[in-house]
Amino acid sequence: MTAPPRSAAAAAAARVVDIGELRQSCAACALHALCLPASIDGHDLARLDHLVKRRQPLDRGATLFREGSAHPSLFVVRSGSLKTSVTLPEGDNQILGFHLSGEILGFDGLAGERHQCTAEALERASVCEVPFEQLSRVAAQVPGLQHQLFRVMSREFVREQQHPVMMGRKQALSRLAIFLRNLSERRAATGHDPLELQLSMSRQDMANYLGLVIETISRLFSRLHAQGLVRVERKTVRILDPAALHALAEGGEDENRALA
Amino acid sequence: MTAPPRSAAAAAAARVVDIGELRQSCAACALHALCLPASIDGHDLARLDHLVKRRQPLDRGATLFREGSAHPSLFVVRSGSLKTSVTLPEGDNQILGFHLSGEILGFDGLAGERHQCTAEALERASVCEVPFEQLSRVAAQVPGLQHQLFRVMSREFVREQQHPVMMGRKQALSRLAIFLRNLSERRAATGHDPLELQLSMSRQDMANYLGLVIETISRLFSRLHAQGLVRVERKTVRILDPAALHALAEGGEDENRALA
DNA sequence: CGGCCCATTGAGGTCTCTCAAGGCGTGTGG
DNA sequence: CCACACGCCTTGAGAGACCTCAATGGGCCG
Repeated sequence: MTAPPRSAAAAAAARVVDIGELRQSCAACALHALCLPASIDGHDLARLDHLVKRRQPLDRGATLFREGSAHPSLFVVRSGSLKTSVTLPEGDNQILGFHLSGEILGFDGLAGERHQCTAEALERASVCEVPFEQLSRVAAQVPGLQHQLFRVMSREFVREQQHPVMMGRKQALSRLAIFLRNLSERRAATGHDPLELQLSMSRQDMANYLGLVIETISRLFSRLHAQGLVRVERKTVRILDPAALHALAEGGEDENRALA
Repeated sequence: MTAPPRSAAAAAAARVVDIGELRQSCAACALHALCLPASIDGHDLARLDHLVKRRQPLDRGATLFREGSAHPSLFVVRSGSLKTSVTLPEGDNQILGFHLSGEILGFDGLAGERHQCTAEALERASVCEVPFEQLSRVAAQVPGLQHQLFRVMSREFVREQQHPVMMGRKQALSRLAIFLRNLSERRAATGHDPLELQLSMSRQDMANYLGLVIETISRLFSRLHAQGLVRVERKTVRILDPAALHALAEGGEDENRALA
């Protein structure tokens, strides 16, 4: 599919397509299995479907919600990717995670009336929104949904725990290897080629997430490229030697000098 | 209170005291406000109280649950403190957090049938246990409890996010300052003197948690002591200059050389 | 085509890690 | 009650890894 010319007719057609997408119900959604409990029946599904809002696609750099945003919601990423971050008192910010297609974000807002971090699109992205207040009410009446919510929250909880595990590694090369391996696994989980990574975030974002500086990221990529472990082409990274990358990811405590 | 002599009678007396503690109901528990929704009524409270198990106190080094433990539960720390950690493929482990009196742990097990990390007592500690499977069933029938569970989970979610924020700081001194400030705030939240910290974990645990080595921790404490910011006495740390500590915690990105 | 931003690469400095030795507190056994 | 051993913590010297500063290269968009 090639990019259409910028005409009013084409724009209108694109909008129609978007609306078509937006009208897609939960029952027909490709992410069905990720969102919904397997045991939910047609009647309950309709109730859930009713409170899901499909938002207009977000452009690159657009914010989905900010620290302090009221009426928090859960969001399911239907396409594209986002990053979440918190702003530190000094002004700079720490990136907490990247959220790919099929993943859920927004759990930070459930503790109170407001979101605790900021979510921004890394590329054009579309999401489903489920206002938490309404979701909570429905979950109270649909035990299967409540249970699924606990499961999904806990899964995110465990996923978040991998961040400090990575940051705790003393060697920068191990952190990057873990990061790439993690993305590879998430590609596989959504049915894509796990060896072909699309890094939608900037080098700066990666550096921030890994607790390094941008130059170090760049040098490490060059090193991995020179050793034939990956093929780096701007935002596209092809993993050529998964086993070696895996070894780098593990050997981060003290014996990685032998591997380098 | 001095340590009693090791006699059979004293041991029996201690056990009686323990049982007395164990029989305390949720309604009378000092942690009431942390566990329970404010709106819960007497009848529902009784149902919840019924499924809470009070465990025998854990000795220092005892494990509350391990990675892979079946039938996951939530635990409320009633006294003492614990640490949670995951074991890495190479054999060493990463500490994910410390859990003080009044705090809740065990959310890692809700995603599946088993816990995903290991919890170990840092000192003699007592906890309340709530098997998640039963809690989930009751929560489905008590909307106030369900809502409170979401809130507590989300609060832990946000609390966990502070770990990578701290690890992301390039300077070791900032990480330690943030760690101490965090402990201070948690002391204040539970009604204790926020300037008097009892570090129940070893220097090795602190180093692991902060992504540093033990010698660095020791040197940083000496530096803070020499500058008059804290008074370090083995496991006891008294904060003498909270403002300066706060400044160190913030100025970690690049301008902290000016402060040191 | 030109400007701009992002990414890459190089040289030098410094913070933290590594390796090593010594001090202190605790618990155990005589 | 004291002596000893053990573990934990502290302190020092040296090396290595990453950060800082600086300049160049390459896409992307106007």
